This record gives sequence, structure tokens and C-alpha cells, in this order.
Amino acid sequence: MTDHTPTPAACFDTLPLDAKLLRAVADQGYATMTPIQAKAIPIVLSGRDVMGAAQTGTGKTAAFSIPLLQRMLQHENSSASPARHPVRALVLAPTRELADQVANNVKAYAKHSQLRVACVFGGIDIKPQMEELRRGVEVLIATPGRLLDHIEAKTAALHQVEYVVLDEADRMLDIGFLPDLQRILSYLPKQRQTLLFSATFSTEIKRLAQSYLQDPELVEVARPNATASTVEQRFFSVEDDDKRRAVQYLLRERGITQSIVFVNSKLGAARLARSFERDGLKTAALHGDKSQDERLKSLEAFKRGEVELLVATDVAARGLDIADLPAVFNFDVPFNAEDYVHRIGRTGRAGASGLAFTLVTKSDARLVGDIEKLIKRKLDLEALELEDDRPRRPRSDWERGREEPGRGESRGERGADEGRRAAGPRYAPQAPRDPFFDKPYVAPERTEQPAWEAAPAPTAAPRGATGNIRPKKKVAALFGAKQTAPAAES
DNA sequence: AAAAAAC
Repeated sequence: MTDHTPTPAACFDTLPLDAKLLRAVADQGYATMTPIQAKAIPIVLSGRDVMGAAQTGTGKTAAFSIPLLQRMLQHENSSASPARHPVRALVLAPTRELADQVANNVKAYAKHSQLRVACVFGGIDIKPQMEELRRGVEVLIATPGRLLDHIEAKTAALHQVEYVVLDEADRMLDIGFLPDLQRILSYLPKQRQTLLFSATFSTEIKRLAQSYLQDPELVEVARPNATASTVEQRFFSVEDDDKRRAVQYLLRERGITQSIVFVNSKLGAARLARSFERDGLKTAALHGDKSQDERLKSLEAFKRGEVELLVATDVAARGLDIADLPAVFNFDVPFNAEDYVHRIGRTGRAGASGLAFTLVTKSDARLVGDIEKLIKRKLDLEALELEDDRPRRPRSDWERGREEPGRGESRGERGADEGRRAAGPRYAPQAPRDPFFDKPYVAPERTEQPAWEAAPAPTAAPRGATGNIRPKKKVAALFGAKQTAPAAES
């Protein structure tokens, strides 16, 4: 008896796809389908509505855009009015960056066809978008607000839409886009194919699907709340004041060339980015208080490898696809456990391995408990013992402001901590001793084998060797007995 | 506690 060998992944060229699409897929370097593609593409080709649960980074965009393009190509010549080109496919996404990214993917798949793909979102001049729409667009990717602007300005005619995709639908509901979605969908023909993708199937999502999808087929590849097994998740107990140093320590310790540092507030992101920049790290910020132009520039610089750290709010948590991103930091524990899953989903994409480091302070105990419940895993906290041999700049006024008496609860603890710090001048400016801080930042080379894979393997993490990371403790042990009873109270 | 989106 032969034991069952894994079934070989199906290739795109086994699908009944137009040669133009197959060529575009091959141009992208894809041969085999991901699980969601293998499941969803035939269903979409059959014309059925789809309700898809797929983690980001699973090839979701290709899973819906390739079969939709195929269906559009099949009917390319049957267009009633060849002179005019109404929007035939509409894709809605929750954030501007996501819309832009989806559009770039769809454009790549459509590049050998005559189908025109455009993207509209807010924060940038509407006039070029109007001009592009006026010239004619078959596939439109949009964020809801700006699309409504175009509808009102009568620059987007949606009365001929045949295909609709609601991407990251749960996020769109979170943001409060439901009224906008309802309005947009009311402009569309009832006779259409609708695809809905969501990380979770909450009651709200189910209700949305019930209203706007017809007899949808459920496509589920990974448990919606599962985290990629290829991501090494570590939780470090730190104090607020040590977070920045902890990040820099871990970057060095694990040889991380690039990472996203997630924070909970826009202001926090701006400040932290400035601090890292002052520390000599090539840093960019990405949050909703930046102009759209700056946001796109930050993201592009990061994707090109010119920027080492991207300090971001949850605007970057979902869906963004950054190739070979070795690590993600949760500088702040996210308020919603679900966002934790999305944040760490930026790394370890497409089967690559990744690191997800979360910095936990005492006040985060409850949030960590929420994460434990969501990912159904017991989490261990590790203590970082940061040596005080790092060159430090004087703290900013803001940082000093944080030490006002009466803020935070860790006054007592801090006394002992200050004693330890007294061993070395913590903030005294001095010449950098560490080559890490000396050498100018060099953009990491994009190679087949990412540089970080050469870094110490997860199991060979030099914790013991350096003695800088103390053994793991149960969350409960660090935060008191409250955490031991995960059962919902009251 | 906050973030995301239209002006």
C-alpha cells in the first residue's frame, strides 16, 4: 500500500481560461493555484454567488479577479453598445491602500486583454478619476465614499454592473460603511453575480449576505480566525518606556531587515516614527492623519525596501501584501483581538515564515487574554532584560511628560527598575558603540531567499545564549490570578 | 482607550 502522497496542486493551465489570462498569470510567475483559488475559481466561473472566508495572503484577489475577467472576456463582443463602455465589474474595499493594491493585481491579470481597469478612492484629486471614468472603464475598484461622490457627480454609471465583489466585508462594516454599501448596491442591477469576502462570518455579515447575495456557495479554506502556522508568535513583557528599545533589540537579535510596527493611535504612530528616525532607523509612517500622497509614498518606499520600519496604525492591518516581510511588531497590543490576527497576517505570507512580536505592558493583560481566546492558544509571556549599553538620546519632552507622577500603575515597580538602570547612564548621549547603529542603512536585497531566513531559526533563538530573554511565564503568572479563569464572567 | 472613509 502506498501511503497517500499529497495531491499535487492544480495548475492554472488546467482551467478553461482565455489564453490572455493564462499568459498574464504566467507573467506573474504563478503556476499552481492556492487552496482558495482552486476552490473558488470554478464556482465563480459557473456564475454562482460566493461567500468566501479566506485569510489574506492566500491569493484571494486572484481567486475572484481571474474568473471574473474570464467571464467578462467571454461576453466581450456581445456588448450592447460598443462605443460606450459601462462599468461591468465593481470591487469595493475598505481602505484606500487596499483598493490600490487590488487594482494593481487586477491590472496585471487584465494586461493582455482590452479590459480597462481603474481605481478610485478619496484623499486625492477627483478630476483625473472623472476623466478616466469618462473615457471608459470595464473594471472599477473603489472605496465606498469616493464611489458615491462619482455616482452623485454622474461620472460612474453603474447600471450595467454584472459583477460585484465586496472585499474585506467585515472591515467595511466595522468602519460603518453599511449605509454607503446599501446605497451603492441599490444602484446596481438585481441581475448580477456577487462575491463577498470576509475574515469572519458574524451575524452582521450573514445578514448582509442574505440581503445581497443569491444562494451563495460557501468557500472556506482556513479557519477564519486561525493564524498562519508559519508565523512565530512571541509575547514580551515590557514597560512602556522600554518598548522602543525592545524593538531595536529584537531587530538586531533576530537579524530582521524590515518590519511593520503597529501602534494603536495615529498620534502615537507619528511620534514613534520620528523617534525611530532619530535613532537612525530608516522609518516611514502610515496612518490616517497623513495625506494620501504621503501614505502611498510611505508604502511604496517600504515595498521597495528603502524603508526599514513602517510605523502604522490599523489602516495597514488588513490585506496589505508586502512580499517577504520578515516580521511584524505589535508595539501596542491591539484593542480588538481580531486585529491582532490581521496584523500578524502581514508576515508569513504565501507559506513563507515570519515573526510576530508583541510588546505587552501590565495594562494589556485583558487584551492578551482576548487574543488567547480568539486564537485558542495559551500564550506565554517572556521578559526582556534589556542591557543598558545602548546609546540613548535624551528623551523628548513628550517622553518626559509620560513620567508625570500619577500616570500608570507601575510606580512601585519602577523604583527597583531605576536602580538597575543606574548601573549605566541610560539617556546620556554618547558615541554609538554598536556597529548596528554605526553602519548606514542599506536597503535589503530582494533575493529568492530572504535575508532573514538566514537569521537564527526560531528553535535556535539565542535566548539562553545571551541571557537577555528570561524564560516564559504564563500570562496569568505575570498578571495575577484573574487571567486563569478564561470563562466569561457576568 | 482607536482606527478605518467623502468633501
